[in-house]
Amino acid sequence: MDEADRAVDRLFHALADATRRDMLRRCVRGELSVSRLAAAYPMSFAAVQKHVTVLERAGLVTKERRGREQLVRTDPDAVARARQALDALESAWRARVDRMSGLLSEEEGGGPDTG
Amino acid sequence: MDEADRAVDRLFHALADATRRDMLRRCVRGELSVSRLAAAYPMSFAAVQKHVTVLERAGLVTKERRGREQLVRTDPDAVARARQALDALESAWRARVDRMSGLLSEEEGGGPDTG
DNA sequence: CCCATCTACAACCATTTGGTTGTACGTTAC
DNA sequence: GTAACGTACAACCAAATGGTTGTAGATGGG
Repeated sequence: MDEADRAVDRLFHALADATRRDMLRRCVRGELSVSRLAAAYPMSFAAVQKHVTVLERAGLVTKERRGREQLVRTDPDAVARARQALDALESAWRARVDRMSGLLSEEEGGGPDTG
Repeated sequence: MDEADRAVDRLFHALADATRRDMLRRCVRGELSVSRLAAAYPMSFAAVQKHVTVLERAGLVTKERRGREQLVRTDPDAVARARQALDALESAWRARVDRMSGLLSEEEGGGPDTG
């Protein structure tokens, strides 16, 4: 499997968890330290650390050290990348709709092997 | 957790697998029976069945019986739903960018509690 | 009817995931 | 220097994931 495929895997996997999506929303409103972030969830600090790691490996956030804290901030380009992955799928949808529109302009009772 | 959250979970989880994304692309080009679909992958029929089930529970495809075959077809609204989920996240990004633009118009050395 | 095909589903297995606790290490404050 | 804070990381565990095989139920053709 291609590395690009794996990147899309990581991206969608990171988004497929309500806790992580919530973390993204919180970090968008201003960068937060990991422990500050952890205080918002009913789970251990280590669990939050793991979620942040998943977001980081997906390229959705970056960590920046400031003193003893580690600030988590969202990457504005990340959602654009997710959108591109969706676009790649949606373009196939559109092509199909286009083809169906084309068929409507042609004569009926046509090709039996359209598949 | 909300049911809407769980729906988004299922949606992104279904998209977080290269095999399933490939299945979507194949089905977009024309509805396929499960066994025809299965012939395209180096895994057992049962494994393909499970992938189709994941796509179905995410609302990305629907199955329709024709004779002894089960035709798999993509749901055109599904990608739109995924896009909406991304939009909900991206709107927060945009709001932040907006606010930063606003700050640039204001005087410098301003608020220390912007977070 | 009998057989081949397509599908459904259960049982099982290895790996990953999402959580826990515990320990160690760097940084800040006193 | 010491205590408290913030982080990193390992070990461990239950549950989910992704795969397998096997069995059984519908459906269509000769």
